Amino acid sequence: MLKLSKKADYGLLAVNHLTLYRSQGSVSARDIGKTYRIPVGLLAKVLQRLVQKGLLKSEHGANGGYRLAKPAEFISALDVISAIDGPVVITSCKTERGECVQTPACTVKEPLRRVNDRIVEALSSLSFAHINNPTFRLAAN
Amino acid sequence: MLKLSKKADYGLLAVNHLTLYRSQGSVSARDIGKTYRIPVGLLAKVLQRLVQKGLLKSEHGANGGYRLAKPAEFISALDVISAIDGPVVITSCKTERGECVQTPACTVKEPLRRVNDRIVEALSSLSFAHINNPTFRLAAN
DNA sequence: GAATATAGGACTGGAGAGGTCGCATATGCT
DNA sequence: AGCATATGCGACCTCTCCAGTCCTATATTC
Repeated sequence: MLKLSKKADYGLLAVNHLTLYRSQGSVSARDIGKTYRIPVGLLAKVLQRLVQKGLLKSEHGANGGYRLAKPAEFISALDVISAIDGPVVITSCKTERGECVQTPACTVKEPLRRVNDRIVEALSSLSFAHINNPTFRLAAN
Repeated sequence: MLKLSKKADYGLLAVNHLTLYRSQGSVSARDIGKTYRIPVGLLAKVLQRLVQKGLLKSEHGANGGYRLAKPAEFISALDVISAIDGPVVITSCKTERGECVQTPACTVKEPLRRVNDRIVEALSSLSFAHINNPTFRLAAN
């Protein structure tokens, strides 16, 4: 349906929160969840995944939580989305479980691949530094 | 997961087929289904939807089938996709069943809306005349 | 050692995608 | 007329996978 998963939405929201509050050290999943009314357990999973992918760093224990692993301008929406949902591919032509049966005869996969490239480009040009710039614009607009 | 539905894929494939064979009059769902190994019953549903939305015209009876309702340059990938899957909106911010609970506090909906615009733009600039032009390029590349 | 974090696996409910079937209707052919 | 072949459309079914919960282990602070 060409929609981001809720997990990806939550991830974007959380990373942006960590960007906004990065001067205050770590923020817990609990705090972020409360702020945006996201189920805390689920959000924790999402954040753990972002740690695994090297986008965030975590701190255990009281006063622990999450913080950005690098400056906000080096974290893109694509980074977050693909960390959570896997690679951005709008078609089902090929997945980890092989190709779809249409692939050999498919006359539209090449154009769709180009559309896909455009989407990837738009998402990767959108960093969190960018997002919080009040006068931001997407690149190449 | 930011993927087109199979129905949308089938629709794109079918409309492109009708574009390629438009000089030969109507083509049945059965023929198209066999060509691309698409379940015929399902494909028929998809094509009927495209008729409802005014993209195709249908003819009942023997030697009936489907054909484009207008020249291929006036039918875009976006037309087909949104006819089948509904409007292209990558977020769950708002649907026909109201807004998500995050919306008021959401800090990323505006940037995502812009990404969405880019996707819509890419899909709407992709006509079927365009797709079958061997040297095609997406607009604004 | 109590409180508060993350880490991560197991599990469940439910929505929705993908697909099937049956029947009505329309058209062409013999 | 009668049959074969189309579309039109609603009901239905299955099965995957997203969204969310729960539980336990581990780490850190006070």
